[in-house]
Amino acid sequence: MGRAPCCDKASVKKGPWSPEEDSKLKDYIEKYGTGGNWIALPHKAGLKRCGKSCRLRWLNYLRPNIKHGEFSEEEDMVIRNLFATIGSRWSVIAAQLPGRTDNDIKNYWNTKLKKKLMALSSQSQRKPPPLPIPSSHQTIPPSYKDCSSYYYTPSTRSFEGFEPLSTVQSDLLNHNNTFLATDSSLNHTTPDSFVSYYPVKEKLLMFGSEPSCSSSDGSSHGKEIKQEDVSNFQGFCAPNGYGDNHKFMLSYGNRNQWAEKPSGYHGETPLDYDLEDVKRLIDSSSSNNSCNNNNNNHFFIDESKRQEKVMYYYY
DNA sequence: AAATTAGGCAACCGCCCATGA
DNA sequence: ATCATGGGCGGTTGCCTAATT
Repeated sequence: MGRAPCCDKASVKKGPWSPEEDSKLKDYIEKYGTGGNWIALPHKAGLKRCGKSCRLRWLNYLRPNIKHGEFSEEEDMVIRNLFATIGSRWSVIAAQLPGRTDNDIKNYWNTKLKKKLMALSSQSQRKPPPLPIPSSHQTIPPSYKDCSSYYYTPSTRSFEGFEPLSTVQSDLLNHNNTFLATDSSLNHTTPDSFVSYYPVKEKLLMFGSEPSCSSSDGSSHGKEIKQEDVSNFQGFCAPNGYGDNHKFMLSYGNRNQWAEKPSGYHGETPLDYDLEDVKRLIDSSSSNNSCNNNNNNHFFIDESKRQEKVMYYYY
């Protein structure tokens, strides 16, 4: 037996919201709040709608400071970078773009951004770009796969043209054993809009970018770090000259967050930390963050989903 | 001008997870 | 520890409008 439906589907109205319904919902929430119970809200507000429908309407359309319309270049960049990092975690991405909803971003990705990137991808297939190597990069680890021609397909939740890591053939690697990702938006000049990224150890998560701000619900996800977490701890950052070199992504266990890059660190190789180092980095990251409406600025990435969706950053 | 096609977006569906009883 | 419930999320659908034939 399946679970009971959240509302009586026969008696609730579906389809587009009328202005009257909008104003009823808006007025009610502005007066009384949601009361932490969306299921009961429509009845109290005099609406013949499913609670989930009310929630969606409020979050995506009625709540204050919602931004509609064209996405800026900056927003575009944030979406692309985060998508490459965490996949289709629209709510997490939306949390980095004030005023934007996950639905908005999802639609934007599916209708425009994806096509834009696919166009770039097909360009790159016609003419393989030269491979820029940052001068400061000492040793490029072997076995990085050239992923420049792959693109993500949400319907199949996979990257077109991608194959399991275990079957990556050496002849698929590019001639410098570097790793490529399409990104025309970062502030650097590399031929054909390409930038090199260098995986660290087994997992790559790094982009020059602003630190994460908060989750959309304003919740805090902080958790004490244990010594066993530290054994899995890794740090990543962009090669010199790419993106924002000041930030550094920490990854420990299934958690990731931005932190200040340790002073004096300019390479792309893994850093070894002990427990105190990790705590110090995370503390400084939290206290330096400009988004103060939250207890901390952590966002966490489900490891299984990350592996599934960000495979092309692995080697 | 009418019909058809494509694109964009709001809304729905159903699954998963967190929480509280 | 288990179960029921609601919230949250990503994927998908379907309607509306604009563009094209």
